[in-house]
Amino acid sequence: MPKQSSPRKGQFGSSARMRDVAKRAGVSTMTVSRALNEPSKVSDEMRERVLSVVKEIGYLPNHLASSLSSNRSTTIGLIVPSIDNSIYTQTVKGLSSVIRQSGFQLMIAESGYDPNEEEELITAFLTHRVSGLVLHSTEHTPQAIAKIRKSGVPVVENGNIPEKPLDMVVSYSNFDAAYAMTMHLGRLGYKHIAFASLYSVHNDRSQDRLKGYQAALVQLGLKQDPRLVIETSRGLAAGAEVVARVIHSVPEVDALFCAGDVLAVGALFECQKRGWSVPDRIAIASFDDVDLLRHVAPSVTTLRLPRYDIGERSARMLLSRIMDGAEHLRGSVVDLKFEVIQRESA
Amino acid sequence: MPKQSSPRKGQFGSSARMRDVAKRAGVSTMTVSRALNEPSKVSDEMRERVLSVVKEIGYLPNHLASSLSSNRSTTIGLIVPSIDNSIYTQTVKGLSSVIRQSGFQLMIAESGYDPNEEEELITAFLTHRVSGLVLHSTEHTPQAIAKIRKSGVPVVENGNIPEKPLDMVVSYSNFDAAYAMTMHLGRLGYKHIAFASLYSVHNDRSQDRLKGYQAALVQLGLKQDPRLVIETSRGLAAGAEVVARVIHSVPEVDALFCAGDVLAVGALFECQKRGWSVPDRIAIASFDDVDLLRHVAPSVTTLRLPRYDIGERSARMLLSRIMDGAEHLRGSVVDLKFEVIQRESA
DNA sequence: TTGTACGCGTTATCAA
DNA sequence: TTGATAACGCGTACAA
Repeated sequence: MPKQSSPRKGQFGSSARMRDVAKRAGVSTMTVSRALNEPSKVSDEMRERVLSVVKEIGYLPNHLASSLSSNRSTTIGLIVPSIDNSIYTQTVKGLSSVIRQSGFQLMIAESGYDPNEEEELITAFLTHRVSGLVLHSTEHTPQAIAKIRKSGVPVVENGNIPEKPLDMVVSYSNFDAAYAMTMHLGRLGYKHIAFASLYSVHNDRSQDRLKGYQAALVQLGLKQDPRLVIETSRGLAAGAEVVARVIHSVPEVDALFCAGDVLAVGALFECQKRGWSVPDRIAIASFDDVDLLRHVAPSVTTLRLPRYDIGERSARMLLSRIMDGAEHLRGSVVDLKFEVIQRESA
Repeated sequence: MPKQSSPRKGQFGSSARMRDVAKRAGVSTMTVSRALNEPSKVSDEMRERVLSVVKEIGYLPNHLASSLSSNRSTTIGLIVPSIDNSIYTQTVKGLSSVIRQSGFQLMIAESGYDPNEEEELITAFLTHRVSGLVLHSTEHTPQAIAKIRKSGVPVVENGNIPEKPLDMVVSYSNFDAAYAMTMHLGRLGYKHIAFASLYSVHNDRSQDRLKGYQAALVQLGLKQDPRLVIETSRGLAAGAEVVARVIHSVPEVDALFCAGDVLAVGALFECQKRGWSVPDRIAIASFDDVDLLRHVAPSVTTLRLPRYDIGERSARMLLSRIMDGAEHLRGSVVDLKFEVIQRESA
């Protein structure tokens, strides 16, 4: 007497299996598998018969099983510092678009700017056997690095150009961008250029922006005044506060470079509230080209960063590695260009 | 002679398996499995021995295998109309936060406001055997609905309160919100209230906002003028254009309710450019309480919607269904409150 | 408390 | 071009 397989618990409804399709079509599961995944390797008649049964019973392949068996997955893990940050969304959109077109799925999580949380997320993604990782941060715990290395999954870092890349990098250089904007201000004749950016703890992007600013000051022959450097949090209110603080400590300040989020807009609003002319009393420059900057009056000088392209390119490189085994891409660093957009505020 | 198992291809490095841990610890794989998943069911000594080996060889469990075997997955699928829309990010953050704490992972994709694309994404998520779905849209193809029903996975819709919920709903009511704001404007004495919103094709949120606006006009005894209703795209420029259009066709307009994105800010900027006083010449109201609205001058009257709460609550309900089998939640509709925030613009 | 046997749904391999 | 068989790595069920 054949063993009766007792039904097993579980949260899924008992969906149709490949075996059910095979039985109904009078073929083996391998033929079903081929009809679905390598249609050309199956005769027209077979393919038709199989596909009609698939449709008829509403069969949905089980990706978990297929990934386990083939040792290939179609998921990619993405870790951003914070999901509610409009800065990243363009990059996510670029990634998402390319990845979807190739039939992959994106698993997204946020690290909250915490390398330890990032490590946990990387671990979680690896247990899910993602076939690639995209990391916005370029600062990682040694354990995270070790786990990634051991796993062998390809990685793209794309928030900055790190000194020691983990693997592939697609980004612009925060150092170069901040340097370029500071030089722009210097060339316009501003002598007391303040620099505001987001807290730089575990944020190498902020750190590099500060270094770029400082390098430009040296190049411009301007003296470095620590009172002109301010770290703050995100948001319009923070931008307003920056103005108040810097004016108070250094009244002769004549330019303010807000290297993060919408600080520049907050700063501009505060200046307007105080009745200060921008850029006559004080010039203002920003970092990312968010739509808003173009529409305020005066419009704000800023940097155009290739956010969407970074996402697209990251995805393409990752997929090349995953699907075509493009090993020559291992370790490549793509430094995408940015642009200074001069407007009315500086 | 025992069969030599030939190595199989695949993209993953040959990571350690549970069997390797078991061998090295001198126990069975079941003990390893229990030590990791149900530590209390294993003696202290065993647990210690197993965990030390796990650490030693850097073993990472294979979630694909465990999900397949247990018929339970730890992924949840989320479909938003567009990733680069700041409106959703708060909801995503709420979802993400709860989901992560429970050890689940979020798969995110964007439908581009297209029900057919949504259907494809739902199908893809089901093949990945997600254990729950979160859908922002409440408009779905019949096939999508059928597939979801058949799969048996719990679903939360959270962009609107639909007439015929698929399963659970956590949202505010777009109808009620638009109604409330229009009533607010009416009570302030405005007689010619224009209504601008985003294109309503495949966007039931926009459609319901319009209906809410119209219902309020009826209640207020104001006549409906089709020239006062404008559909447009997202962005500040669109908001500016709305002002130009409505003023041209209905010069006596005295209030403008911008029910979407940052239209209200674009409209405000345009009014300022034209030297029109807000709210004296024309009042302006917005829909979502984005930070910006509080910081412009005049500050903009708007609705505070429970975006983050929606995400949190959705996640909690979904997880209750998945982990605790809380079947009593099936079909529940949670209508979260919103608030009219009166500021200077209306 | 621990272990044995088997199955989860699919694909790789090799034979027909 | 198709099929039979044995994995893939783990958890369930049950026995010890």
